[in-house]
Amino acid sequence: MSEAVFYLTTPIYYVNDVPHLGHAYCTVASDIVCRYRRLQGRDVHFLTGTDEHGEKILRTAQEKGMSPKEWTDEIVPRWLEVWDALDITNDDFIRTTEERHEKPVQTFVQALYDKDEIYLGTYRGLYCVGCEAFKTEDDLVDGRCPLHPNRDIEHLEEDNYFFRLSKYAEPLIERYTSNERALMPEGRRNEIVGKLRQGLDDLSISRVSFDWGIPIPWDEKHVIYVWIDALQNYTTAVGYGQDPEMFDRVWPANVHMIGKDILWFHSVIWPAMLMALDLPLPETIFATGFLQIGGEKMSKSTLTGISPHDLISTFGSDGYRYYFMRDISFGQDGEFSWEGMVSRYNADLANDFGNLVSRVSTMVKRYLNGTLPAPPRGDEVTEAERGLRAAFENAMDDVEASFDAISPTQAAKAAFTFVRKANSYVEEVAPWSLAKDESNRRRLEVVLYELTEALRLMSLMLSPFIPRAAQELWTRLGQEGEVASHTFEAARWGGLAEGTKIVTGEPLFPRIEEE
RNA sequence: GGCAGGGUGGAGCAGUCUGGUAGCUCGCCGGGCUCAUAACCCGGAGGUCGCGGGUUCAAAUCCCGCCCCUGCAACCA
Repeated sequence: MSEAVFYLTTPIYYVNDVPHLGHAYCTVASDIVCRYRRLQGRDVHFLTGTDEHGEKILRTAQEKGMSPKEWTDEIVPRWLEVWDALDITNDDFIRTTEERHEKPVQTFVQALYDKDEIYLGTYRGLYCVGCEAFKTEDDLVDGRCPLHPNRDIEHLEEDNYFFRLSKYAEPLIERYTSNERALMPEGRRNEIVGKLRQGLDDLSISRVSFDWGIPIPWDEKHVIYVWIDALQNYTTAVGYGQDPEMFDRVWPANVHMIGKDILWFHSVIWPAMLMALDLPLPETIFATGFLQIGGEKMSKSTLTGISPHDLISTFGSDGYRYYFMRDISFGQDGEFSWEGMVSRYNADLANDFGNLVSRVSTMVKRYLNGTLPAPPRGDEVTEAERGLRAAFENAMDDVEASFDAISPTQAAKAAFTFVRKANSYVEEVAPWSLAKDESNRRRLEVVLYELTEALRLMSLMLSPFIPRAAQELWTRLGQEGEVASHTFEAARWGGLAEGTKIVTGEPLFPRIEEE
């Protein structure tokens, strides 16, 4: 029996516009978690995609003089491009306009209808004739539509289908009060439980006022409104209604990674719909915080005004990934700044890690002609080596515990304690001193073997965060193939073979000098 | 107004749930090393833990009140 599937999803992003830092943040975190699970040998299924229906997209397309499908076809590649630039390793990418999504969504809605979970009711709301759309109280300014202030808002009624959401308040409270992993972080769980205790209304799930969406199968003048359509991607992408074998194998999701803005829909509406059809619930819903822009250099920008590309060009994919995971406490709101990014990049990636790689590989080249000696025998290992190895074991344990707690920030921090320890080990054993006296030859071989082995293990351990540098290092250490294709089975001390050729190279992370 | 998060040495943060010598990174000062990307290592200075009360032998940590900042306000992570 193979390891159970680890199924993680990002939100499907609403492609009204191009991706910004917030979208990338959530996706990068997801990718890092998935890469880590793969190293553990898990059979990972990593899904992301795009949400392409709904009124806003219809309007955006109209403004551009296109059909909605033409518009989304044009914009989706912009998203793929960013994920590619960030080395995102999603296994699938779903668009809600695909047939594999639309048909199963209808199956799902039909199933709810057949179970009497959906009924025809009347939606009463405020309607703006100019927008041809319903508005909420909060959309209005002084009781008028901000886009059409000279038109009166009308009170209108419309036949809508409703999902019997109200009856799931109790089961949801029960779930979130009894299972602390069901919704994370803790603060978010408390928030939702609090809201649930105020009770739930049934939910309108169809519209007749526009037609860019999936038709209700038994009443085609209605299109399915966002919730049932978009949320369903998590199941339709893994075979719901089409491939029962795959669906049984992959569903439920282990993690739905989302932003805190869409927490309500994921933690209330989505599980309620699954409960209605007796489907298994996702193991964990994790809501990330929001990013804010700080610092001098970019303080005039808005979050949505910065493209990930603007940062990747300076910091690289690795620098980007590492910075956001390391500097912003995962699950909380955080502040992004250019200055902070330069500082973190230089301190951790260039000075501590990149420089360690340079100094070790240079010494191996200079003192050992680039060829690894035999690993140390038990009696050749001193207190210094034991300290280095213990630091590795501790770091690995911390990293594992951190990922179990879905805390990549903590994991990155833990991994770097090993990097720092390796630097202090270099000082402690001072290979350049050993090299001055031929009688220390074997001791020199031992310490450089240990250091090189430490680099190999760092390559594995850091590869979820900095996959490119990890791969480059892996190759320089004379290792075959891709570091990412290995598992932590390879993370046992002493894995480097005698005679392995080590090569030097350009700095993995050149320092970024502030202009 | 409501809801949420936050106010900890110069900067950015952890610690607060499970009270008990205040921890990390950057910066600064001093020293070391010379293998390395002016990098690395060691040591040091620097804090009334927003304010005021309370509980306690003991509070950054629990309780009450207040001030300030940020975000949200059901479809932008």
